[in-house]
Amino acid sequence: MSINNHERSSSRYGSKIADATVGRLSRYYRTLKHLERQETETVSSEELARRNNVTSAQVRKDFSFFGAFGRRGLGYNVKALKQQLGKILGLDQEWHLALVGVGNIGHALLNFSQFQEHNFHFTLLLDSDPSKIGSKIDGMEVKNLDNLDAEVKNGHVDIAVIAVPVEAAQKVTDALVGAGVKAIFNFAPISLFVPPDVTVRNENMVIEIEHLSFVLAQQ
Amino acid sequence: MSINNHERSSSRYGSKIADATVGRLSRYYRTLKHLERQETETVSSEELARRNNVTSAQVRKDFSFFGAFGRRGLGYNVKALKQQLGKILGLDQEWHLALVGVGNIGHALLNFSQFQEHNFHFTLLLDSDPSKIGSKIDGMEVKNLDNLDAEVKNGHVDIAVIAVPVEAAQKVTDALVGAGVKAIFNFAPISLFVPPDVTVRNENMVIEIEHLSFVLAQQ
DNA sequence: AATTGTGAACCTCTTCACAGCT
DNA sequence: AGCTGTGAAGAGGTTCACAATT
Repeated sequence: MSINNHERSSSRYGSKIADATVGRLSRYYRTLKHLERQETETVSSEELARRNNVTSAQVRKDFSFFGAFGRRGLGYNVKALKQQLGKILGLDQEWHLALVGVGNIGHALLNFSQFQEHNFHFTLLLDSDPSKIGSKIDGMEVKNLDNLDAEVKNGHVDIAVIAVPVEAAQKVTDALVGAGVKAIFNFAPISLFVPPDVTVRNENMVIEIEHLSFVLAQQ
Repeated sequence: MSINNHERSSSRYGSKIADATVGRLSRYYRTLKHLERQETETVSSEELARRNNVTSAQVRKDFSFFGAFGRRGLGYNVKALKQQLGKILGLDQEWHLALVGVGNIGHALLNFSQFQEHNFHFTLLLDSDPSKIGSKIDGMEVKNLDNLDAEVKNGHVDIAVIAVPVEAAQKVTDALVGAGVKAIFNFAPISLFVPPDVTVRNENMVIEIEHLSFVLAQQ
């Protein structure tokens, strides 16, 4: 789950698309990739629903915000639908990531091959630790956090990944926003304040595991 | 965000508590810890709301499902509220985790100190790779995945963490459910099928980053 | 006959607004 | 006077049900 404090705003597709819808589109996309690999040609909303634990009406409604991709009576063409959803999700282009904070979590993210496989590439590493600055990771030099503004502006950064200690997170966020970053993936366990045109997604594993703890404590 | 296919069911607090409410309770708890460290004695719903990007009515409504913790005109006692929320979230007890799959993600999770700090302890490691079985990590022996049932039953496992490749995830889930596990933290990018009395929380970083990609692609 | 696309109904979650305490 | 606790109203998201299409 994710909190994000940007306002509802009009976009390419009229009114704001629900967060839950976007998340499901990603899941459908994953299912379509799987079906494509096993050379399935068409798929119904019923089948997509079954594989993702939702209703078929939900699947069709999710698609309907973006257009009409199926053929009545026949279903959806797997290849075509995958391509359409990929375009909607922006997966038809490469995205440049800046990693802010090359500690424990930062290193794990650099090793997390699924980002690379999905067109998300780290192209800038920043840290404030003098013992790290100047060192190389995967052929990339760790840059000084103090130069964030210049490095981000030069580096064509699309998405900034915040993996610094919680005390530094808001300060880093302000600097990123000042440098023009519009998308932030936040691993610090804190709610970040950003202007309405900046989107934040939060990854907080402790909150997720506490949810399980909550459920167990009820029983 | 997390999909989970268990039914609404009655619990200690009557009707099902919304997932979003549980997530916010974790965030309030974190805020209260912070306030406690800086020796703040009382806090208002307004202040908790401000620090978590929600409305004060939301904060009070969230609490109201569990009881009345504040004093009208005065606010909430930080220490007492933290203790109450901790109990609701099950953070007053230790939880035993089984890690299934000691690969890249698995290792990162073992190194993720925040779990230990929050009373979540790995006590069982399982893998199917013969070169890993029998090796020790942090003094713990990696056990054979084939013996999952016996190991889980002996090990007092509260929560199973699934960090195996996507192809193996459902099979592992079925085995865990068979062994009596009621709470699963799933890192495989797939929707798991479980009976109604088992809760699954999904951590899927690719879906989160694709959400950012979606937003950028709209602009 | 099968399956999509979608307005309307339904359900859930959030916010409002104010009575009730301190 | 200040702030909580909560029923009622409002907003948002999901499911129903059926006309439209292949």
